[in-house]
Amino acid sequence: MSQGNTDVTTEVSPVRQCETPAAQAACSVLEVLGRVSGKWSIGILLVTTQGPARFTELERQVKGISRRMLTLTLRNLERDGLLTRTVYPTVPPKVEYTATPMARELYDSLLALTGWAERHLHEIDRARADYDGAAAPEAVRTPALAG
Amino acid sequence: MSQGNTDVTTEVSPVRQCETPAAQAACSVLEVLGRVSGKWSIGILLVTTQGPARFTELERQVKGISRRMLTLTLRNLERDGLLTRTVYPTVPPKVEYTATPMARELYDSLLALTGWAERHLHEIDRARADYDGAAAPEAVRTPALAG
DNA sequence: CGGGATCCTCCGGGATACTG
DNA sequence: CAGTATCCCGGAGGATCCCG
Repeated sequence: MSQGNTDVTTEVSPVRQCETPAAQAACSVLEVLGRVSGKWSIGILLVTTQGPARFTELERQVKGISRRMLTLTLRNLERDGLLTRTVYPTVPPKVEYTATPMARELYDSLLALTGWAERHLHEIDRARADYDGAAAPEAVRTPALAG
Repeated sequence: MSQGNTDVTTEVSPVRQCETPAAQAACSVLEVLGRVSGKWSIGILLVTTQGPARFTELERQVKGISRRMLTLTLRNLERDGLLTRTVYPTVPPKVEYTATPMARELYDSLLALTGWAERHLHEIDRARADYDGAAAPEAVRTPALAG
């Protein structure tokens, strides 16, 4: 996300499959996912979309994040134009991060995914249990219960 | 994705921030992202959504993917109930993968992200260039051009 | 308070070779 | 044809210390 410059903007994208028209959609999604991926981007986007937030405030609200990753993720979001960073040169430094309109739009789009997730969460869990139950039952063969 | 069991289903999710009501949405999104992340999931979903596809067919269509990652990603998508795997026990083995209705719904939701990406791609690139241009110009100070 | 610099760990994913 | 197994590397992300 930071130490290695993935250089998405300049050269060939990680997926060459953007040739067919239908696959262009996939590439766009991949672009978005690239920006929003990382454990913390969405959490930060969420908080800052509710209103301006300070650094320490974010550190508390996005629970579990380290200072390092908070900084890095904030920098990347700022770089992508999803956050604006406002510095108040007061005696105790004060920095506020705010989501841009573009970020709010993104969050709206993410709600579509949220809807899908909520609708199918149980279905997915069932599918997983089904798959795992059918694949792993080497030692747990207790036919007494099954019959 | 495979070697380490992330165990999303059983224990505390990687983000503890699911306490506030607004943050539940983020957790759902994170769930989806977890399933669809990885370089190849979306590409595979894309192809299989167009119709049943065989292993080697996918290997060709999703250009750049390795046989290993194709297998792994297929297994995970199947496990999540996003793909169905059909084996034809013919002399040369034949396996077909098909997207489930749930996967098709997911793909529709992803189109929202696609739309966002296409609408704001230029804006993001501009923001990046802006950010990079303001941060890195240590040696490239050519005021002759600027003035 | 709001970071930057450094070290280290873990795992996603590529390359390659073998199998039924 | 459709996988499986093994080795290996890069980069995301945590922990810790330091700085203005």
